[in-house]
Amino acid sequence: MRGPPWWRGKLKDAGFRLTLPRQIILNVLTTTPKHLSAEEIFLLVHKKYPGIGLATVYRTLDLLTDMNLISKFDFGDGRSRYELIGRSRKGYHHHLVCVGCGRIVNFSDFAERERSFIQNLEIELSQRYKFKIDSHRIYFYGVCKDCQ
Amino acid sequence: MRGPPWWRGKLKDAGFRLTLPRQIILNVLTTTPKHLSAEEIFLLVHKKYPGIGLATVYRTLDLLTDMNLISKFDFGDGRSRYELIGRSRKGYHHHLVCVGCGRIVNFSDFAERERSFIQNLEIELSQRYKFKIDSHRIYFYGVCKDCQ
DNA sequence: CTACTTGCAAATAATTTGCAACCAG
DNA sequence: CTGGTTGCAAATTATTTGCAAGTAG
Repeated sequence: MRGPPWWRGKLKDAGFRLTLPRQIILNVLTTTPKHLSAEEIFLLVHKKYPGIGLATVYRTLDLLTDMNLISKFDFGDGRSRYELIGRSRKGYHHHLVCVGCGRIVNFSDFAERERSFIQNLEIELSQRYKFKIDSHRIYFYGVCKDCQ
Repeated sequence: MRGPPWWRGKLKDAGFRLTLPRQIILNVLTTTPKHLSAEEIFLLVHKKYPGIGLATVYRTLDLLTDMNLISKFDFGDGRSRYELIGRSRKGYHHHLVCVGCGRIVNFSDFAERERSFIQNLEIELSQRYKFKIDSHRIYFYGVCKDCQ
């Protein structure tokens, strides 16, 4: 954690100010591996800096989503969840969702095999439906060990 | 549309009553191809039978989702959308979402190629993460022709 | 200085729930 | 009959917005 944080330039380059709330929120997102909801993030942020409001958390998450620094997910429990986007191919992954307890596991094990399968598909779909495709998400649903 | 509707037995077998609201709602779902939100369904239902309330629509959609007769989707616009599950393999498909206008296209063109890819994956994921996997969803995101 | 940001409170929007009346079996 | 269902209104939940005050550049 030495030197300026990686997201510093991203914000400035995009013309946004480097404010304390944004820094705290990005810090939480960077140091937490889970799929956090806005409120969970707010709670964590609130511990370090009680002055930051929930609305600011929402606004910042929106901003970061627009900037493509984080991804917004919906796993069907009525609240959105946010996750940092890795800066390399490493950040690429999909999700395995337990329909019992809602637990979510990231996986990226098969990225290699996926590539060719998805690439062909994207080309085909692009042509057939005249869509310019730029991303995809795959979700698997099942029951985790504890819930079986 | 002759004879008893296909879902009649499904409800009775599961021990639920065959009420007018449920019939109207199922009828709307059966005769509409789109990904309808609860409110859109309510509006359509309301035209035929103004007495049916929005809460009943929500309760019925929940019931049908639990019974696995319909699927509940979230395309990120803050409202859930519902779609009938086909009774044969034909109902099997994924979605192409336009990030511009929110338009959603179903596709199932590649079901054959998908099968082997997904099957291997499921086996592997099941073992590695000790999940009993029973379904998956694939979403592609892009820009449709009109929005380009 | 001066926009961009924020905090707070109030406003929205979607969905859920309590409960008395209703009706399918 | 009678318990599953419904309609309505009120309650909840997540998220958004208005606006005066704060602050990064």
